Amino acid sequence: MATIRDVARLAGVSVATVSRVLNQNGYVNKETEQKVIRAIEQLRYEPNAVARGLAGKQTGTIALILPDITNPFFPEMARGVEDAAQAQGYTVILCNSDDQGQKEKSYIEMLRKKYIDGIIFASNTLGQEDVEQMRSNNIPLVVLDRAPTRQLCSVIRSQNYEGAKLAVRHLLDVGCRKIAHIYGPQELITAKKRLLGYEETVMHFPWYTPSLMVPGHFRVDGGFDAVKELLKRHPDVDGIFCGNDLMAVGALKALYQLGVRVPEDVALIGFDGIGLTELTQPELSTVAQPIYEMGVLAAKVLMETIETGVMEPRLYELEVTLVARESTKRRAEA
Amino acid sequence: MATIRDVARLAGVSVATVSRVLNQNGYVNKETEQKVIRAIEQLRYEPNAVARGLAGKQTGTIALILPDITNPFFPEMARGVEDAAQAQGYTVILCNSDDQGQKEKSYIEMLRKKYIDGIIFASNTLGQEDVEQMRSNNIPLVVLDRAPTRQLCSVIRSQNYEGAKLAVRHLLDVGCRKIAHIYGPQELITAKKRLLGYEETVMHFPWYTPSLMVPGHFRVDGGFDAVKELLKRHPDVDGIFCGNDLMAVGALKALYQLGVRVPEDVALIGFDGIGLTELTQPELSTVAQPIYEMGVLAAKVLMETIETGVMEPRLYELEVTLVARESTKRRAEA
DNA sequence: TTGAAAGCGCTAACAG
DNA sequence: CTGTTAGCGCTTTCAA
Repeated sequence: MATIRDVARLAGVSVATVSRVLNQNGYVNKETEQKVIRAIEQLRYEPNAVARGLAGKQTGTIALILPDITNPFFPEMARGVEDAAQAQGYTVILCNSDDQGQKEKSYIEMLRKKYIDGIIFASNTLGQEDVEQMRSNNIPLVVLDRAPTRQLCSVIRSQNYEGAKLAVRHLLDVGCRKIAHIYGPQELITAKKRLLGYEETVMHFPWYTPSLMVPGHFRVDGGFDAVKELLKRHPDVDGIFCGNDLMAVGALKALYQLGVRVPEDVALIGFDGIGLTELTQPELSTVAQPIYEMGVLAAKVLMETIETGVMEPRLYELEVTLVARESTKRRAEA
Repeated sequence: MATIRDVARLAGVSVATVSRVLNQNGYVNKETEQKVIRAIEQLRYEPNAVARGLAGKQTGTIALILPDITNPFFPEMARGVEDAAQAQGYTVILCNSDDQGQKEKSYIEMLRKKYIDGIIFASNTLGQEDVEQMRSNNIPLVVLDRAPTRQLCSVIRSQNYEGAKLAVRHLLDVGCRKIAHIYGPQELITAKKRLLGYEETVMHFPWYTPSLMVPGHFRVDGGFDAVKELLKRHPDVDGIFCGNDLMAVGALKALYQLGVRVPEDVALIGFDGIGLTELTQPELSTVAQPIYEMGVLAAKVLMETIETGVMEPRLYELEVTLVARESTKRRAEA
């Protein structure tokens, strides 16, 4: 491993000069630059990132903290983050928090010690105080899918409220006359907005009643149980809007078990647009978020913050799109 | 941010002493140790990992190179790696190689510059020369699911051959009398072994013919297409063993489209044991590898190599288990 | 334009 | 047992 010293020696200049051509800053004579470049190539010199980090520069590493990479929603996002990071020479550290505040804190602690350049937070339990702490530690932060925490950091999310309306209207369009909603944890802004979108769209219908809303915890088994409960309460439901795709998958299973046909008896639609929705039978309609792009954007925003040093909190709200598939394919007959 | 110097000053000792208590090495008087510890706590001192790395110690960072985190097989493994790493204070860098040799090389290059402590390789295109290069660079390596490359590094995989036999025998047990196989890329040792297991189990049956083996590229669409082709060739097939679960999912879709009932008309079994197999309708039988554990083991072996410094190449072959679900649930009637 | 030199924070001989 | 000191490899004033 050649060092900057070796290069300097071979090129017959000082390390400072080599550093200058490396970082493209400060004045350096064209000719000397050439000499240096040749030396670099000759020695196959590669600057040592750790030393750079110590000398006050950045480490070129960002962290992605998410609840659980095993949840089918996250791999795509992680991939977006990684691709964008990689494209700019950054490296991504993966952290699974299981949505446990304590794990998150210990990760943050660890990351700070490692001089991580910034963090993308896609986990849910980040507290106000954590944000402030990171802020005071001056470590850039971008969060996904959370409420803008008093404008302390940039937030990226998509149109959850509008998407929910889109989903419910779609169900109405295909002829549903009694639509239920399986919702996620109300601590999550996403789940809340989707519930709100549902409520506001259906509350004026005569058939509407609060017991059409059942919790499903954003999980497959939650969706499964929710449907069982729901059809007990309302055997005449003919449309279900699930707050996320995972629950929709569970709902589908439950409906199958109950002998309810989808979409003939009950039309079903989810939210998120994860790949899984194309694998079920029937394929699931959904409101797709640009998950990959959200990851890419998060990484880009973070890297910009890191490089410019200006942390201007902004809110990015991405568009969602209705993806109509078999699970809602039926004629409006009303 | 307090530094080791601050601690030394406050405790009235030298930095060397502080370093000693920090790293629990060298002799240190109990009382001095206490003073130091108190100073550390008082200043909330946290050693700077980057400086440590530069000073020759390890960086406490390992990399996981895999083809694509978006492939449902990998999140679980990644989770295993991360959990094990985290438990020992290591941090994991995620790299998606898309199985492109060039991307892998550029990652390795980058990781080396960052003084990564070791690499777990779950990608497929790692060449012999790469392994040797890493070896000469003295960077520990553990590979997953590959042939033991001339014993240059530790290898972790599971019983692919035995698992394949298990799958095929299971199909025979439930009464199948003409069993096909959809296989993965033959460059992959896993795919090859599974194909071999199939062949050796069925080759003596009168119905056996090579055209019962169709490629499916380890992908959902590959499995889908393979089934279409297969049933054209052999309409009387009544059992299909897919080389992985992803292809089984695709196969299931194709069978459904063709109006072939599973398991009544055709029994279907996959390989891997990814979560997806529980979400389809009917649920898929599979030969489950301990995916999470493979990740954990890989991380542990790697960390041990890093810490002891001895790189003794070993081969770990984990057991697989037959998971019989609906997709093969039928009486043997022969 | 270039070089000398002072760190960045920590570890590890080596000497006491 | 403890302190001094020389790096690890790079960046960045400050002079020249």
